[in-house]
Amino acid sequence: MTLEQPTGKDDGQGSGRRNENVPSPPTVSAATVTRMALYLRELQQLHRSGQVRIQSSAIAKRLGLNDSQVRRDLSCFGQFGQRGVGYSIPSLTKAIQAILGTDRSWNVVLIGAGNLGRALAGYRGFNQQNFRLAGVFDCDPEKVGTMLGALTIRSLHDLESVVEAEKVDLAILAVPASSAVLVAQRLEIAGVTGILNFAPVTVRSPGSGLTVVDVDLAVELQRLAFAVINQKNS
Amino acid sequence: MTLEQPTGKDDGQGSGRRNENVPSPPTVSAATVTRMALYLRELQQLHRSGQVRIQSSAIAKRLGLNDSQVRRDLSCFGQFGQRGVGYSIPSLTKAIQAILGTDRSWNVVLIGAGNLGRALAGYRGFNQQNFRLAGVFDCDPEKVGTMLGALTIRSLHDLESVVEAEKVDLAILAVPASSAVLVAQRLEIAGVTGILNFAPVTVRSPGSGLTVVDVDLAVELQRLAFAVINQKNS
DNA sequence: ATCGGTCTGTTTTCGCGATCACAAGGGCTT
DNA sequence: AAGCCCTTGTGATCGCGAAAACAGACCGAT
Repeated sequence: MTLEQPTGKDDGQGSGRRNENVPSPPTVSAATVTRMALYLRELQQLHRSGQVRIQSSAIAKRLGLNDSQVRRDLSCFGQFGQRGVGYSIPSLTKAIQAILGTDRSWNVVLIGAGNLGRALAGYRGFNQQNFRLAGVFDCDPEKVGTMLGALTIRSLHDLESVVEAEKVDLAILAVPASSAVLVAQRLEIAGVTGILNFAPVTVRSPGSGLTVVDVDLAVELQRLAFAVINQKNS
Repeated sequence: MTLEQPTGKDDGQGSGRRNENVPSPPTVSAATVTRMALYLRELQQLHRSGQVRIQSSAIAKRLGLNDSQVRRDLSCFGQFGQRGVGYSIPSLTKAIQAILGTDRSWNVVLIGAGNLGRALAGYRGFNQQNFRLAGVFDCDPEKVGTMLGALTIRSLHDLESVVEAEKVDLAILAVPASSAVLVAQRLEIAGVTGILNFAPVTVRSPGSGLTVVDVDLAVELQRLAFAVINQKNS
């Protein structure tokens, strides 16, 4: 695989200087990326509890994984640990943030100020991970102009101008299924490069460069129901 | 996609039909189950548009999948199509509902009436898929007693009694991370068999029979950010 | 300084999921 | 009724992700 960091033993300075640019991704599976985000979550929690060092086996145990898999996932992006010791929680945290791209701030717009949209606007986890809400939109004239948190709900007409003015990268799509596809197309044209889609429809178009991550809450509950049924008789 | 846990490997015996009409799954991957739920979603949408028949290739195209994979997934559970013709939308819909267990009603409690909890309580998709909200709980005394939709928010003290009285199967966990693990333990003891967990912590305990599906919104955004970054330079 | 213990990073192996390819079955046309 | 086309269901194959095994590095104790 790639990742030929000739690493003539990087003029050793223990502190996290070693990766200013995230190394080239050799080819990373989606499952690995998801787990990276989970590692980050656990590391941040460990940091809050005052811990400063951790081993792959401990991370694995917390998440119900194999310790070898943790090391393998991390090794996709570089070398972050010390043999015989483990990982420094602060520096590994920074490293994973750089890998996921959350070491810098992302500008996000929220489309749809219904039940789900309002909840998402108030979700602290987004801000904590460097996602900044730059605008909220709805097509309902009665909602437009009212406040949602610190932001004023704007008309969908303003979508394109705000995306450009605020240099918006990502969008959270929390509109009904009937309008999701159309809004997604507008978002792509407006220059948004990624959509977190909560609408229960397929929004990803074939030849587009748009990146979409889908979250369908009904699907998740159905997965749960199936798992419950098929675990009882084991 | 979510992380697939090391599924308890339910020993595919293959022949024994232990569970009524739904054929015994030889061994079904988590990915297949997720796709089954997506097939159901598409079929229901097609049904509303008046269509009555569909081919595996058309389903695949809608979801951006390979048609062979659609047929393979379905074949895990039986034979539902007609060669040369395709699948009857109504009957395949019913079949998948039976497979996922949503042909009957599930009783669900919601724990946590914060931003996210209130949004989930109002989410129509749950009711449409036969999930019935049997109770809403919160530990905040100021919220207890107030209404949320058609339900009164109850104290967490009543959790166990309601779970028993209402024959609750599943729980949706939308509480802060700090209390999620404790609540999950209470839910399991109370007799809940599955949890849809929105708290950004691991609530799955090692030796328990509890089934957990995790949805971490911050993780999803991080996955999106990574995908956006690594698609630009391709 | 050396030795033993520990934990990482990587190679190797294994198993499964996704794709391919084809046989089997049904409908339509003539 | 026969032949053709179409689509499913499934055996075969390929590729990749996960687990296991191992080699390399660091620490602490003696």
